[in-house]
Amino acid sequence: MPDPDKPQQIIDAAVRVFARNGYYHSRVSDIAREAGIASGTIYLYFKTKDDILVTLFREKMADWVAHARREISGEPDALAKIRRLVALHFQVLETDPDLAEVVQVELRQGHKFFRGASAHEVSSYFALITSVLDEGMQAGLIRRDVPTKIATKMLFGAMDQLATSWVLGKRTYRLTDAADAVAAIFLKGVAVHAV
Amino acid sequence: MPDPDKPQQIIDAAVRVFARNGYYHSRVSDIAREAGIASGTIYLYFKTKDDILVTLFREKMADWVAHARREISGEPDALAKIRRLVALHFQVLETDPDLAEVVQVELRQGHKFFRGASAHEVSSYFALITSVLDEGMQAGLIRRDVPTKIATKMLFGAMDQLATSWVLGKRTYRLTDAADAVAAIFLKGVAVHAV
Amino acid sequence: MPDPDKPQQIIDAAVRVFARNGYYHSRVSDIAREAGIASGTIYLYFKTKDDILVTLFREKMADWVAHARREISGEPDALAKIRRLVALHFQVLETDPDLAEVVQVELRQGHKFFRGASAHEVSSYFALITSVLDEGMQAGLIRRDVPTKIATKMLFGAMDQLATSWVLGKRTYRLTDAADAVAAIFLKGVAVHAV
Amino acid sequence: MPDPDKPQQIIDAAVRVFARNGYYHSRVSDIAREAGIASGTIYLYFKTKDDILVTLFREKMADWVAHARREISGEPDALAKIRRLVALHFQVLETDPDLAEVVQVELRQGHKFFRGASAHEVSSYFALITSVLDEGMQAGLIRRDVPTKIATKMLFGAMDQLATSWVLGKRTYRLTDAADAVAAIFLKGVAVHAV
DNA sequence: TATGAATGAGCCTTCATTCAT
DNA sequence: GATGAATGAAGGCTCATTCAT
Repeated sequence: MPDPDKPQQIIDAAVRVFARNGYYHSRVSDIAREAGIASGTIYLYFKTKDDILVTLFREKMADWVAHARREISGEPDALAKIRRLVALHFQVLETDPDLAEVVQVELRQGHKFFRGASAHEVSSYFALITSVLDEGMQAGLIRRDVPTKIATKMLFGAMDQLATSWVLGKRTYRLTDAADAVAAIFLKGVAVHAV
Repeated sequence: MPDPDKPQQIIDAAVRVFARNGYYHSRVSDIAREAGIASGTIYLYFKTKDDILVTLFREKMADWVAHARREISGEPDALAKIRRLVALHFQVLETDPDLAEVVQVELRQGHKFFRGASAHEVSSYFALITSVLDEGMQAGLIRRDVPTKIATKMLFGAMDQLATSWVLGKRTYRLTDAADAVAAIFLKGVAVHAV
Repeated sequence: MPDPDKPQQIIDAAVRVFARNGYYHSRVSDIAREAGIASGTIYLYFKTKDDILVTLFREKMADWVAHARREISGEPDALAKIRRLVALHFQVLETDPDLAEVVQVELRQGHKFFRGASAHEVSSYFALITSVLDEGMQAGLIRRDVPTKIATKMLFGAMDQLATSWVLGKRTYRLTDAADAVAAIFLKGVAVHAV
Repeated sequence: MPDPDKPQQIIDAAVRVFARNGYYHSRVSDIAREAGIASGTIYLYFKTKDDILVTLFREKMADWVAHARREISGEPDALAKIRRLVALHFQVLETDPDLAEVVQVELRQGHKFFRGASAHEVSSYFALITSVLDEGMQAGLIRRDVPTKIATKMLFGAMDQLATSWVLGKRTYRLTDAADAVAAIFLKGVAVHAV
């Protein structure tokens, strides 16, 4: 009977190892040692080394989108939802430094991230943002001339770049301190009234 | 006497090869063949395979920043400069598909891109954008409460994400068509008056 | 208490699996699955994977020699016994295609077949043939100048090659059809009178 | 410019190593060391480890068939040719103990020997034997009722088994001493007149 | 300067075997 | 006895880099 906790243990170990050495410079045996198991055991739960990375990303991304969706649903309107989303996006990365390193730096080999197996999870985050913007437009809070698909990518790109700069800059400041400014500028860019 | 054209030929060949196979799946001998030289010759001009990537990026980035700086200098004010910058950013990528693929996808192995040897070139692009925003603020066109460093990263991230999505989406539309919308939303976000 | 049928079930499963995939490309777990048991169970009855092959061969070979000895004992003289032996040798292989594949193809990794643990069983087949030839020589049916040890190997080699060619040739004809010709040529080669 | 002697050096080294350890227990690095080169160099001349074995066999077999064809062509008639062929078959193996070990023992993993890539070379040896028998039949030396294809396999099988027994028996006697007896028995089996 | 044959370190993956349950 | 999850040794192959020519 396969151990239901093993995959999670392996993924958690992989996050730490990838954060430390980078994906390409991490050996499968490193992950195994970090997880406290034999390297062969990894292949009982993952098909290849790549599969670990892909699964890791999918899981984290799916968790994040579900979490974000849940959290913003309580907000009164689209503008508040965007503000909350930005704050959460930064918070989650700030809370888990290893994950931040992996997500912002190691995972950016295009074919494994936005492209390929993980495309679906990224899309669902984009869809979440777009749906909030559309909702805001319906409610008369977002300007009708805003192309929401483009605005979605702008917001994601803006948050993503702030996060990446923060990770690469050795986290010498608090990322969440930038949340209000980011949300404010973006919302002023797309909202009907001054915000 | 070193051939002054060889490094450029090698870089040009590398762009084509990396765009085709990705960095990690490109062999040094592939680049040599594409450049019409022997693989050993590459090591007369580049220290390692990584050095090709780093040099490639530095050169392209330096060229781009110089080009951008020159082009926007003719614009009447900061807002016009931003509009022009966005248009140029998209144009240059749309004009050279191989370069776009390499810059947006292959170069994103953090330690080689924003981090490490290329950090300086990225910084100078950021500095250019920030200087325009500061100029706009001095001229009373940009709101005084805008943190220009953060706004700079937001604009870069927004453009970058649009570009990445376009590359990964197989370039099924014209990237430059998004330029006006991106500039408009960003400027509305940071400018004093409606734009 | 060991199950007395298990070893036989495992060997039967192994014959099918080896015939399908070859010895080196068959996993112990494949044999276990074919036998409907867990792979660990195999090690209750066999020391190693090699042991399965060796035991398989010993058992089949011992069965075959006993069967052959019994069958030819009813024949009136040495020449008739040889004829019957050749017919039986081909029949038994034609009757069990999986066994034929394993014996003629998979088992030919010298050190596991004629050499090593199985040498005794092969020897006893050789001894059976030699004893028939010697008997024929005593009875004045086989020429006195025939070196029976050499003739034994010749006959075995001849039958074995016919069988191997038949297996490798996808069994596109009936192996037993060759029995008369093989026996006739061999006997003409060693007998006193024309046969 | 590839070294034209390297493949031969590698094959010669492989024969020695395979004879010593067997194919499956020989590492590519063993062959490299025996050949006095780096293991990577082997892959400049051979695609895989298997490719070494297949090429080895093809080359040796093609050489042997050409050699045999040339040697027997000087003999006066088919019967003399068969006698010479048997003598040569045993001589060549007796002369090169390492090759004998490899050919008679290591190469007998059906799919690599008679089957697969080497089938053509084996066939051409069979064809040579058959052509001699047919020639003898035309000349009235071989009985017309002899099925030459079957007789060919019998002769090959007989020689092959003698050779294998000799190799496995640690070569405690002279293989060539058996040549006359083998030829005599076979020829008596297929020839028209007593031989 | 240019070549490209040679090098050899490096690592993912398989699978026979073990052993706690 | 039976299980099957866990183990970990083993090795074929790649390819960046070197260097004799």
